[in-house]
Amino acid sequence: MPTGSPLDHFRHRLTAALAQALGIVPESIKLERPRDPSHGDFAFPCFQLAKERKQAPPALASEIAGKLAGLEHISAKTAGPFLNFTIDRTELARRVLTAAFDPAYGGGNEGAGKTIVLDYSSPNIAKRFHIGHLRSTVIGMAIRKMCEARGFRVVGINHIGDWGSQFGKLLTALRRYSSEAALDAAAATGTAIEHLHEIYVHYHEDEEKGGDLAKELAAESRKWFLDLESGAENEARRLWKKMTTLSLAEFERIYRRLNVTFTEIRGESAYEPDLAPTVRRIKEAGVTRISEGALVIDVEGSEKPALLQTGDGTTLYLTRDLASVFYRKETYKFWKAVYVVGSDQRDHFRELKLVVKRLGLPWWDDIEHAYFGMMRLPEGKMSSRKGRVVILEDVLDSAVEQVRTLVREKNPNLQHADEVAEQVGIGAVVFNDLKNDRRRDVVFSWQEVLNFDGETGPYCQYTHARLASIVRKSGQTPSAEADPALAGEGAQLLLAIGRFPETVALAAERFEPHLLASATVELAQLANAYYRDHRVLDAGSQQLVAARLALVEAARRTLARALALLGIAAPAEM
RNA sequence: GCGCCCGUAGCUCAGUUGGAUAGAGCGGCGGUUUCCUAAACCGCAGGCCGCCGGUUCAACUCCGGCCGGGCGUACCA
Repeated sequence: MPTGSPLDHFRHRLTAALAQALGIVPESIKLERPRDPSHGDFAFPCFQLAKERKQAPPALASEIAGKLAGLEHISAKTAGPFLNFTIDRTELARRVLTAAFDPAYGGGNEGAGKTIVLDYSSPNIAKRFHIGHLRSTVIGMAIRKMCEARGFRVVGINHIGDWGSQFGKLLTALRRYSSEAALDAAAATGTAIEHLHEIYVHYHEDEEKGGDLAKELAAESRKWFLDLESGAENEARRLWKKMTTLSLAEFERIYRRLNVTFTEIRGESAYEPDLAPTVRRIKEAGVTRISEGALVIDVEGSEKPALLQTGDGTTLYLTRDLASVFYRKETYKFWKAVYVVGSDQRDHFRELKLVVKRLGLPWWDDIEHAYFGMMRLPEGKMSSRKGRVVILEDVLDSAVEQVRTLVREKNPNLQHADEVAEQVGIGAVVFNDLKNDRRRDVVFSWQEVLNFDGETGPYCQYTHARLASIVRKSGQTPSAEADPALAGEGAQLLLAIGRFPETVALAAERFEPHLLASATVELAQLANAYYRDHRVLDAGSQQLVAARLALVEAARRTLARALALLGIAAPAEM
């Protein structure tokens, strides 16, 4: 697969030469990157072939070395059972610099003509946006940008949780512990969601007491939700609309700060008209049965059936997700439908796929759950119902405030200091959520999100600012046409820049932003090492200044582009 | 109980899908600012890769068992 990497050229040369020397097809040649860069740029271990050919691996390695032909600009060397290859530094610099100066560097076209419907963020109405919601939001946004860079059409959908039986509870809570007037008053001071959240917590406290009270609450809530699902323009609907509007305003404020956008904000309630037809469609397929009063469907690999409708006739999460996946397939003809949703819902998405499969739809396996690990607190699982959450805006505010203090002390004359503090503070929080394998559970730690040293967003941003500063102070416009023979001195940095497109391709293919995030840290580390060892502005000859400047600019552009794909700003100064 | 996921340095994590002496960051200790921003850089200390067995020329990586943790386990989402 062409990745658009300037290293592809060398790789192709190598696999072709090796295939010819060995008399096998190029596709079966697997090149590796040596652990130790001093061994070379590419490696070919000979163990497996040696075994097949009943030869000693080192003997085969030197035999191949003798037969290699057409390795223009690549030198080969054996190291025991390994064949190591090193790219000619001048040719490496020439190709990498030219590629990296292209504004679309890192892009590709393997996604051309393919549509990905990506479901991310999807918070619940009437609950505060907490640190756990951040994961889906920023992981989803990074996946979207990476996939778009690789040529996919991505439809980003915010599947707002604005439907379901919890609205019955919320309406009950509003009537019992508060009033519409009190909600309006809270809205006037911008605290409507806090207010709703509080009464929601109150409800669950009472519910936990059990007894008659809990029964009353449950009955009342059921009635409210039935009213809502009746479709009539009644009291329930009017209040529901009000809560929805108020919540969306808070979400908008956060998305603006995070620079997160959607193609479509379409809540679960939008599928309300599709629910009855969806249930009918599944019933008509003859795969449902009634169990304990509920409409269920059996799915393979599980003795428990999936529930489509409750004994009351109200719908469930699964029903609404089925309606929405049908809508998405019909509307967007997706190549893949990807859900950036927590790992606690793995069984749910397995059920969703298997129900679609049972309906005989061939695209069932195009549904993919790009799950992420749970965000927990040191004291245990977060819970909106128990009010035990870390509010995202508090985290963002703390991070920005802390950066503001740092800027004042480190760079007091900085222009637009507030804007930079916002970019770096947000960058720290976002990067912190992207840097590890998304499937891992994380325990929230203030100390970690507020750390700006080492493998962090601010470290990458700082490196970018340093590179930008060198270019700015040179007073020159860097050019990729600089003498590649001189730029070759930064081989490790050139290689890291050269790997960028294939990293984006892999991260997009696996929906794994952390692959890009860790490559970005590595790039920043190598850039730091480069300008530590190679003075740019006082390099001596004009040719050497131009060559080093070209490399600095190539690194700067790649770093900026990587951060952009991760949804992080790259200020020129900080 | 059953199912899925995880266990790598004091802490948080990488480890290119089986290859060369297991790598970073934080924290600790020691250094580097008349030198393009010290949010940086350099050095040191710190590892039976949870445990036991198996497959393989080769296992942190694959398989089985055990121990420890997380999540899920039909009328919430």
